[in-house]
Amino acid sequence: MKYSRQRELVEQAVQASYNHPTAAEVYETLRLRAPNISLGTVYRNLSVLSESGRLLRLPMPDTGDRFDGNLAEHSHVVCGVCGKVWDVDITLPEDTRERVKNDTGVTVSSGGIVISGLCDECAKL
Amino acid sequence: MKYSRQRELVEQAVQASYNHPTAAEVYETLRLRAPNISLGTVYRNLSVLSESGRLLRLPMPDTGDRFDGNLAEHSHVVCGVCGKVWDVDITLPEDTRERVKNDTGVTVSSGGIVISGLCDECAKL
DNA sequence: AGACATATGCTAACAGTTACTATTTTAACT
DNA sequence: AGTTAAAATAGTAACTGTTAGCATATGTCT
Repeated sequence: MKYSRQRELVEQAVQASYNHPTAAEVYETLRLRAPNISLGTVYRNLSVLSESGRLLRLPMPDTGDRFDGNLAEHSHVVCGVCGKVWDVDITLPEDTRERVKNDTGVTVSSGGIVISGLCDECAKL
Repeated sequence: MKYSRQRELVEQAVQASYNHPTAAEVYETLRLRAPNISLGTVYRNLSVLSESGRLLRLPMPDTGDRFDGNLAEHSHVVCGVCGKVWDVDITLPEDTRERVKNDTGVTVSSGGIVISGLCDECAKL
């Protein structure tokens, strides 16, 4: 993998954000500093950075995947209406990963546990 | 809510399926019996049936939402590559819903806990 | 500096889903 | 049964998040 200015900017933008940004949010942020960065480049780099383990891809239902610079093991809660994401420190039973692996053959990925619901704000509407 | 033949077909199709079908899969199934049912109708009815609690919407990352006629509390595991879904009987700590509610304000929905990973088959490729 | 691989920006394409609209179907009331 | 109003339908077009294709530009190695 070759160095590129754009890739560095993408990585920094995610790491500097506390919002679990989407690709579009990263793009909007970066346009201020690199006005002609391309959305495709943002997507491509978010993908390669996730695949190489430098970022975490949070596969989100309905609202577009989000990215996380915090590589420590943790889970996420998402509001299915507004798409907002919270970190949550849920301690799944010790053997959950093994049980899933045995029962289904699926290897659970980092950040792979997503809990969906409806947030207070959206419930009011 | 007024009765409609199409809505009944949609509900039956999901309940009769053990595959957690997507909207498109329900549509393809129903076309055999109701050749000019519309995809929009399938989507609309899956939504209203989920909202009224007669089906469960499983918010799935990346692969399109799935629907479940089994209303009993259970969680799901999904392969992020092929999109296949398994039921899994994970007992989250008793207070998980309350903890999430207190920490984030999010009310966890039924079927809202989704664990993503990579299945054996896809790992081979 | 020269050469080659890789990355970029741009545009077009694609999948899943929702919105729109004219027509049809259901349900309630004569 | 016939009338009417609300709600649902089929079909199409539009919208969003994402990926692909291609000509140009940039990073790396000698």
